[in-house]
Amino acid sequence: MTRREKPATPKAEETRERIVDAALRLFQEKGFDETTMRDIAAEAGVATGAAYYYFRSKEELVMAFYLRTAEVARGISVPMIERTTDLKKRIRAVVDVNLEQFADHRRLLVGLVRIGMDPEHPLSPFGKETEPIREEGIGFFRTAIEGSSTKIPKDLQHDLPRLLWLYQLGVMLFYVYDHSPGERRTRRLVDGSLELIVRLIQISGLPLMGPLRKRVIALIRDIE
Amino acid sequence: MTRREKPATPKAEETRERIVDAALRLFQEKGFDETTMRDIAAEAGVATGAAYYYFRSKEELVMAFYLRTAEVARGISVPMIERTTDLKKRIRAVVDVNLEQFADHRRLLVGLVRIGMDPEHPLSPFGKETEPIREEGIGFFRTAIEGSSTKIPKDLQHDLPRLLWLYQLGVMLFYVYDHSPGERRTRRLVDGSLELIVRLIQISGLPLMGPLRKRVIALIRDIE
DNA sequence: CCCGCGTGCTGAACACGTTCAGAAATCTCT
DNA sequence: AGAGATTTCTGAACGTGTTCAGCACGCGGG
Repeated sequence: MTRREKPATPKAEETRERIVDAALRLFQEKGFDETTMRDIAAEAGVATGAAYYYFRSKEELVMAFYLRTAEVARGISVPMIERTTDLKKRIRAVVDVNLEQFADHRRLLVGLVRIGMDPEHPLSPFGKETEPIREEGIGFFRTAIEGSSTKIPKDLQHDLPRLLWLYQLGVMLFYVYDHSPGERRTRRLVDGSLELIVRLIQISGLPLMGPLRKRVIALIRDIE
Repeated sequence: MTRREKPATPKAEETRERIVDAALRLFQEKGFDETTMRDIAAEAGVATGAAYYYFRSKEELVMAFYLRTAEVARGISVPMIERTTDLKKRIRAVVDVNLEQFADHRRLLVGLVRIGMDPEHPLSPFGKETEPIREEGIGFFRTAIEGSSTKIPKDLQHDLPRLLWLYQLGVMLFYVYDHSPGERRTRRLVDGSLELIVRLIQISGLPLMGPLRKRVIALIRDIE
């Protein structure tokens, strides 16, 4: 993600931190587009070009923020999931942890979406470079469904975590668009859609649903 | 969409056309990001700033292209739909017409996606300014389901067109990401997902499905 | 003590999208 | 036809993200 991981003298690491901190502070305060690299450099007390020694672009600074939240999520997601065996609540725990990370930083999410939707961007959520973080996210959903009391068809177990991760990506996107007070609409979306998803998972195990389920799985595998 | 719709002398209209044509030619040739406004102006034989008399931004030039395709779609969509009463084929006709419009212009779709995913962009597909074109697109799906031989539950009839339009937006997004030869994966996605969608619509009318269907509809209405 | 050398950083310069004061062209009215 | 008004267009200038030649500083070896 960053330009160099090898040496990183304490001094350099400290400068790097100062730049990230300055960036996050300004993004949150003024918004992503309204904050210039010159602002960030000034706030961090370095020259304009300094940030480019550590980050390849302005957007990569947002990615640095995202990596921080992922670290926090790593600590609290699993405990949150394991509070219950109810499938819906377990999935919800994962989604909630993610949404909460973003709650205080809505103004910089534009930058994240911008990365996310550019098919050519090296930091696209589907790209090679983001694989570790993506797999970790998918892993949380795997944990959520594996420890739940709901019986899940064998053939679904493999793809379901990935599907849920994709679903979560959609929720995040909706969240960014959501300008309702307190993001009420997003909460309603999560409430309603999770209920439906869990219902569908339960139904999918019913005898008559075999062919339909197989068709869904075939489609997913087919398009990768 | 354009700055002024009122006067439009023939001369001005001709300049406008020259700019759009130059832009499309260069976008297609070199890609959206690789084409500069200076390139476009030069190719059109005008000064750098001229394009901004007619268009608010570089992205709006892509929108001009999209409006052209919409015009073509207007002419051929309905005849294409009405070739059959089979629901799946009718929906497919709409999706296919749209995909075909894009086939020759993949390199400029980046610009379109950029508009599409920026929540604050005035030309966002969900925004006020794109309402007419959006409603037209939804209308095609309405035509497709209304004239089909498949019986559709009353309560679904109202929201289904909008849902299908959203589905189509997803397909387009997938298409832009799709780098497989001949965009085979997109074709497979459409094949598989349409089969599923139609299957679900058919099932949704079954006696036992009432509550589930109502829940889906309630969710959609709830989040607008 | 100084010499090289590499990491960390500087700040001017570049290319781009966009703006804008005003020049040119065209239209309108007498 | 001429004066004034309006539309159309010009091109320099601005602010932006990003690049890059090179400076500063610390450190190991002679």
